[in-house]
Amino acid sequence: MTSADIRQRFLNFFKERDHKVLPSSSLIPFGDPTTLFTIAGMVQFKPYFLGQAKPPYPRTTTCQKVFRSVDIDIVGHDGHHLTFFEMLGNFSFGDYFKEKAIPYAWEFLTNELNLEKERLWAGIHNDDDESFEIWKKTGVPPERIRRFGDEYNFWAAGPTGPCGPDSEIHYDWGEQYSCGRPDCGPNCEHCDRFLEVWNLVFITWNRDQSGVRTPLPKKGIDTGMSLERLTSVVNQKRSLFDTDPFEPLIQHFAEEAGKPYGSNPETDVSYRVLADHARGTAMLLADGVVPANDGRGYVLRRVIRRAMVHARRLGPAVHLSSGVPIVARLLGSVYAEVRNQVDRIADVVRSEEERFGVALRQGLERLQPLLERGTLNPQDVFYLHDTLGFPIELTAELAKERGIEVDLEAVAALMQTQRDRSRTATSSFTAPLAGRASRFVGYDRLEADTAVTDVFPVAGEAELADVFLEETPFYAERGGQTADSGWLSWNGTQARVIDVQPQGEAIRQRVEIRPDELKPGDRVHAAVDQARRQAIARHHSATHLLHRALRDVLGEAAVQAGSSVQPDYATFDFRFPRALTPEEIDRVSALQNEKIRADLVRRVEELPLDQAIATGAVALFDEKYGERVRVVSFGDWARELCGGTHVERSGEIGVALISSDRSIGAGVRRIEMHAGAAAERAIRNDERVLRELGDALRAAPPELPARVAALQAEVKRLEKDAANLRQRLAAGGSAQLEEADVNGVRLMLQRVDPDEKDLLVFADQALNRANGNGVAIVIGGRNFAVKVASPLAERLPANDLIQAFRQVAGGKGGGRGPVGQGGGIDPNRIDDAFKSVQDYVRKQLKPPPRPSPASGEGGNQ
RNA sequence: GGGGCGAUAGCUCAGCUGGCAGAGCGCCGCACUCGCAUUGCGGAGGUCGAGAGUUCGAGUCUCUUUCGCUCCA
Repeated sequence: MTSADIRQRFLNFFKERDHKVLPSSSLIPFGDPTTLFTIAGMVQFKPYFLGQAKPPYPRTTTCQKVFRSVDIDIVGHDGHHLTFFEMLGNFSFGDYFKEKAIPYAWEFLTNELNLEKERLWAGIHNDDDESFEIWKKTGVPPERIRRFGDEYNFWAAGPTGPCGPDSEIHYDWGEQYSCGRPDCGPNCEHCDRFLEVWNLVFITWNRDQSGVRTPLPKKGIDTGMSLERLTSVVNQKRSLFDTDPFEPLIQHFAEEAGKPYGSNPETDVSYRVLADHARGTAMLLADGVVPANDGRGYVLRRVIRRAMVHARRLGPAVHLSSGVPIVARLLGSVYAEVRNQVDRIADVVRSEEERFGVALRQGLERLQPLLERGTLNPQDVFYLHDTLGFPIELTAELAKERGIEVDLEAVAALMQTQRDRSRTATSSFTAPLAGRASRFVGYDRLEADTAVTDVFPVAGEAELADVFLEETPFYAERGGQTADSGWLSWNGTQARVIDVQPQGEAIRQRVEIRPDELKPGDRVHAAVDQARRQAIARHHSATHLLHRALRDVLGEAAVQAGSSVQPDYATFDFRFPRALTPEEIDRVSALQNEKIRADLVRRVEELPLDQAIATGAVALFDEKYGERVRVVSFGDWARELCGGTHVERSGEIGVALISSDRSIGAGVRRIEMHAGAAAERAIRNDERVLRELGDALRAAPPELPARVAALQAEVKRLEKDAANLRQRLAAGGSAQLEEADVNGVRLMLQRVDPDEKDLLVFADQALNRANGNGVAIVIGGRNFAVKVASPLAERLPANDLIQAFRQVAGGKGGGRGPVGQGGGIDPNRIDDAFKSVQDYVRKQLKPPPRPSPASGEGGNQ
């Protein structure tokens, strides 16, 4: 039975039992910055379990795309760890509970899939007698029902919130795989005879901050079963990689490498890594994750790079990117997003391959000399990894080839200190969780009289507090639109609201008060800063018009990838493989402003998601299924799913200006834009600059570029002339030259223009006349330079000459070998200083005094 | 969000403890050659990312800042 069959049977099975079949949601969780990826089927239903939103269906079933990054480094080393997989699940929101969830699961596995009943075991929580009875009644003999503690059979979404016991179904591969211990059974730590297949979570209580559990009025069911594991069990394959979702990938990479899978345990690891990572990479990219240096993008990059290290190991012909079309073929019929974007995805992977090639080359350049030296200390290995991104395992591999030991434990310790540093730097971020939902009224009103529901102190800030309100006119930062600011007032007191963030279904106002100034129940008046809100609205509406204009000009492939809407500017990120031409930008901008002037009326509708998409609204990646969504349109032109705040007619925007288009990552571009008053300021600024330039250059603005080019050419010509002149002057300018002969050495002193910078050029010219037997001192204003003909440099270091000169003329300076420079001298004492240099040279060039005590000339000085 | 590294000629980079801005490749010209390749000689090409500071003097030291690479959260 193929994985596709099993997936279909699962969904049908629960559909027949009144479950609404919902599509998988994105791998990027909606509105939940605390989790990087969708790691379970329940993620899209979290608000229903948390009681923050009303479920649209009492029972649902999904096959959910899931990505888990915790085990990245293990993947490939065994047959059952994966990064990307599909999670089958059925969910009940206060509808049925254990009494149905357990029999459903049993029936599906034994009837629908015909698994041998004798091979199925149940694990339940120590205290869960209820489940024990249900399992027994369902047909599992008591000896195959095992009880475990919290570590195996208790589930919670976090320290507070919904939680409850769970029950796992384990598959017994048979005694031949057992460790043989008498207590061997499900969750055995010594062998992998038993495989956990399905986890049934019974959401029973709500846990508060002090750890007290109160029973939920509506208990819930949340189950999860890996499609890949199930496929392996159904087809009796011990390794996931021998089943149909992986085999074509393994085969493909084996062909590229020219070595069959299964011929060598070491290369087999690489094949498995590539098969898994190709799936994870393609699916993450399909959901809009882009390789980056932080957050989700960083995890993706790590996955890609790990795959590339293994590809490299298999040979130069092996490429991760070539696996992308195969993933699209295997998963494209269920997940259209990977099929539709297969070319773009492969392109991004290829550009990552190139980028990583650069990192490898740079790393090898550094590593090579270290290897030749014969030792490799942990700091070097860590540096290669930390700074250059050169994989540690690759370093170790290359070192091993040369018989060099690497202290991997010491390297790991360095990694740990780096981790600790990062963690302590970010740990100040603690968000209290407010259970109650706040009602947002800010679409219609900018002020509200309401009550405080919660007040929390802000860690490390005595003068700030987080305030939650029953209803709030403040827009929380979301969907790229920045937060409102404004004021809370009560009893004659007023305090600024400086930040507003969503927190689950609640909205958190950060207010400039001490936490004891307000308490739950207090009445306050909340007022949004209206001018700022309006400026934000202009930018947000302008962003929608920009998006539409971009797609009209560039094609529908130019899809939004993010945006930031501020009161004084907006940025718009979209997927596009190259820079826009100036003409394209002109066309986009012209179209956008044409629609602004057309004064299109804004309309807001609330529709079910599928209907919204059917009417042509542009959907992004964040939407939840089954919910009513907000559709914002301008005229019948731009139509987009959006929760933000907007102007009423596009004419209010005034004007929108694109100020830049640049790349922010592989295949993603960012346009920066100003609208309304901010655009006006930008225009006036540019105008002023142009006017000043025109005044200064005495040219009309259209002539400026030519004028500047002409000036640049002229400056260059003049500079060259001046340099030539100086050379000629130095060559023949003996008028400014004083000379002295000391023991056959020509000492020359030349005065040049006080502003002259290149004094050493003159020194060279002077020395040319001394046939390699001279010393030149050049004076330019208060600066001077000394150059000694190289044959003399050893006996007459420039630095010593400078010190002799300075002793009389003052100033500072120094030099090395045959050259030196200085400055700050007294121009009136130059002649005396020159004499002092002559004395010094005379002394130096004199043959060393004979060892006679009668010698009259002392060496003092 | 925190750390490391980097930015110098069109490209890849060197520039040691502050003291004349360089190499290789590429480009242009000349010579050699029937011609090409090669070789030799010559030449053009630089706001040393930006801004402050220290200093007689900063590509080099300090601080700020922008961008890039990279590791970690």
